Amino acid sequence: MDYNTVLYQEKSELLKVLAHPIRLCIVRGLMQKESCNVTYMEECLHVSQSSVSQHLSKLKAAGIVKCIRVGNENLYQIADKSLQKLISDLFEEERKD
Amino acid sequence: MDYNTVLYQEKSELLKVLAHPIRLCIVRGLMQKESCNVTYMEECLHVSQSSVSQHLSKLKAAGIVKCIRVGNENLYQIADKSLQKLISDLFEEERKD
DNA sequence: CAAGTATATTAGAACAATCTAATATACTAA
DNA sequence: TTAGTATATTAGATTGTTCTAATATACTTG
Repeated sequence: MDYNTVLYQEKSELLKVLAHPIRLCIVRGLMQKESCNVTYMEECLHVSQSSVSQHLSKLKAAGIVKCIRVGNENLYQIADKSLQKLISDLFEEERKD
Repeated sequence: MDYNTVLYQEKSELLKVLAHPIRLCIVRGLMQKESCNVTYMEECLHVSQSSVSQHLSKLKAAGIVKCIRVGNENLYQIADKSLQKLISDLFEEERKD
């Protein structure tokens, strides 16, 4: 049990960003839906505009999602596909391999 | 992006417990070491007795670890082996399959 | 340009998490 | 039974997180 502080801080930082029901739902949703704007998320999640936006900015800062502007709206997408496995393990979506 | 509140709360609760550098190290350590007492963890982690003990009690409450008393000491072990995959994904320990 | 729509940012109150220091409990062994 | 070792629990200060309300920015369209 060797304690490489930096490594564990980094990894736990990532988990901390995922460890919120709204953010987790956004991430999982984007993994299925590919791309989504903020207003749509607001409606699905029944959460205020400000709140969704703040959660998205945490996810973006962590490099989990990215955002492209299209006309008037911001489309969010998964930036780091390597999380896909972690998320499906979490939800026990066992793929038979 | 369907928001099943209870499901996401439950899953994010689990992530929250893992989302601390010390707890993450304990869990990963126990996955490799099988069994460990508190004093040993204290020494590896360079963290106070009270602090380790409090982290362990969170892990236990979440059902992630369990504890067996042997003589004078408490041996901790992983209770939920299904987390193994999640943890190795997190640390990018890719097993070729 | 003015009004409307989409989103981000900020401030601050409310609440939750973490650490330290002190104390309590349980077992062991002289 | 007393001292020592191993661990848990509690209280409280400190810090971090999350929400709401208000405001700001950017684009679009009449």
